[in-house]
Amino acid sequence: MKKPPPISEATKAAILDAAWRLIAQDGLDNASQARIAEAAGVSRQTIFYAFGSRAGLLTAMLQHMDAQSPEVGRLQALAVSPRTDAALAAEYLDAWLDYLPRIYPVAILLNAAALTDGDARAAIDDRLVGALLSGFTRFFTRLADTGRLRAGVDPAQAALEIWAAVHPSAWRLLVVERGWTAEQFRQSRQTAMQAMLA
Amino acid sequence: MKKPPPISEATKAAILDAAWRLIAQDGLDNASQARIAEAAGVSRQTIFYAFGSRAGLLTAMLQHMDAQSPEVGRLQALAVSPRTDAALAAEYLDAWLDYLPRIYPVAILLNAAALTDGDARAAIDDRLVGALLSGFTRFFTRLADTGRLRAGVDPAQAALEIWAAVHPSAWRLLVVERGWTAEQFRQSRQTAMQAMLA
DNA sequence: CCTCATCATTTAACGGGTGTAAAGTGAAGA
DNA sequence: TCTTCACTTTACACCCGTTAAATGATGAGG
Repeated sequence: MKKPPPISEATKAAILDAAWRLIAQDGLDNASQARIAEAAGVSRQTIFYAFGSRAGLLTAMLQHMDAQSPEVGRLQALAVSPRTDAALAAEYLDAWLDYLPRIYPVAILLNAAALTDGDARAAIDDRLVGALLSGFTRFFTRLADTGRLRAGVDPAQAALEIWAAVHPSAWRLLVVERGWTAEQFRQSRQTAMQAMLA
Repeated sequence: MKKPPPISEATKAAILDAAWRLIAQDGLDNASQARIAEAAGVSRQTIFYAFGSRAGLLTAMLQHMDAQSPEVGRLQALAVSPRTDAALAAEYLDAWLDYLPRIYPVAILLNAAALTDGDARAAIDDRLVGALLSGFTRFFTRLADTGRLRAGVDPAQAALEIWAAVHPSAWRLLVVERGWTAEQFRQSRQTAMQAMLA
C-alpha cells in the first residue's frame, strides 16, 4: 500500500470545525463522512487521509474540543493536585459534568462504534475517557489511605461505580432520553459519591 | 410501493434462531444481514420482508428470546405481585440480572443503533426494556407509600437511578469491558438499591 | 522563461454493509 | 390451466473504507 498523502493542519482543523458544526446543527443522524467533507470543502477521501477512519475522526474531534475547553485544564489541574480532602473528588466530578455536555454527541457516537469497530474500541481508551477513570481511582485510593472512605468500600470498585455513573452512557439514559436536567444528574451522582465517604 | 410479500412464521423463527447462533458463535462484529441470511438459508431480502429493518430484526430477536426464557415469566410474576416488602425489589433486580447476560449482545446493538436510527429509537422502548423501568417505578412508589423508602428519596428518581445502573450500558462498562463478574455487578447494584431504603 | 520536483489534495474505481423497489420463480392447490 | 403463496433474484442507492492514478499550484534551478 502506498503511503497516504499528507494533509495540512489547516485542512484537518477545517474538517474538525465543520464536523462539530454539522453535529450541532443537524444532530447525530446526519453527520455522514460525505456531509462533513462537503461542509469542510474537501473531498471525502481527504478525511480518511487526515484521520484514518470515522473512529479516528471522532477521536480527533474530542481532542480538538479538548484543546478549546477550559474545563480540561481544570480537570487536569485537579487530577494532579496533592490535596486529600473529599471536596477534591466532588470538584473533579463537577468539572467533568461541566465538560460532558459539550463532548457528549461525539463521545456517545464513538462509544457506539466501539461495539463493532476495533479502531473505535482502541480510541475509546483515549486519554480523556481513560484519564477520567484514573482520576477517580486516584481520588478514591487517596481517600481510603487517609481514612475518609466508608468502611467496607473498596476504592477501586468505588471508582468504577462512579465512573460508570458519570459515563456518557449514563448521561444519555437519564438526561438525553429521560429528560433530567444537568443539575439533577449532578446532584444524583454527587449524592452517590458522598454515600461512599466516611 | 407494493405490499411486501408475506413471510411464514417458520421462516421468521429460522432467521431468529440463526441470528442468535451467529452472534453466540462469532460475536457482534460478524452478524451482518447477509451472514444471518446465509445461516438461515434465506435470501437477504427475506429478512427485510420479515422484520422491516435491522432494528426490527434485533427487536424481534429480543422478543424471541423472551418467549424462550423462564426469567421473563419470573420478572412478570414479580411485577404484578401485590407484595410490598423490600425483598420484592431485590428479587426483581436479581431476576433481571439473571436475564441480562442472555440478551445483552442484541440489546446493546439495538441501543447503539438507536442513536442514529429512528426505527431503533422507537424499538428501544420495547416493552421489555420499558417494562423494566416501569417495574422499578412501581416498586419504589409502593415502598414510599408504605414508609420503606429512606427519607428524602424520591421514588421516581430512585427508580430511574437503579434502572440506569442495571441497564445493558452499565453492564457493558463494568462487566464486559472492565471485567467485573456478574456477582460483583449484582452486589454493587443491590447495595446501591439497599442504600435507598429506610 | 521553462522545466521539473514537491506538495496537498481530488478523482475514480471498487468492495462490503444496510436499505428500497420491482420483477421473477417454483410449488401447491383448486 | 390458472391462481396463490412464499419466497428469490435483480438492480439500484447511500454509507464507510481501501487503493491508486490524476491534478493543479508553487517553488527551485538552469
